[in-house]
Amino acid sequence: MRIGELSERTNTSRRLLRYYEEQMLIVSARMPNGYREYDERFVDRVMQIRGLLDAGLPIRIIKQILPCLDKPRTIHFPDATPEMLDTLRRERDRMTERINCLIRNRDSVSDYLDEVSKGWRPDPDQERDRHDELIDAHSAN
DNA sequence: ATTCTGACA
DNA sequence: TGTCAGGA
Repeated sequence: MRIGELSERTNTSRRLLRYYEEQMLIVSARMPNGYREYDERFVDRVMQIRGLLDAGLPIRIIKQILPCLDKPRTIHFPDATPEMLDTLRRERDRMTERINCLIRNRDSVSDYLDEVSKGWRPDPDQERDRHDELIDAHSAN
């Protein structure tokens, strides 16, 4: 597929796809006319990258650990150097910190919302439950 | 029509 | 990251 299709299927702008390639997060074959050509497996590949980027990992780290997290993660993990394991542990802890920070702020916002909705009787405010459904609505990785 | 590279906001 | 230019 060409960049346009990959872009739609991964919900990622062409600009970003070219940028990821420039940063060597992905590669592409070239058609005789110079157009980039990607095979099916890059769909998951890109989504995986998006997920890590969303998790707050910088491209330079992703570039380094991507081959370690790539899908067909069967039983062979010879690509994990001790330095990389250290990086992974460090990043995981960072994620945990960010998660806790998000939880605090979400609860703060939630508390505020609960307060303002108190003196708000004539209102069909049964929307506090819609929250739980949102929780697992994120399947990036 | 679609993509490419480079450059600038 | 978006967008514009100037080509193929």
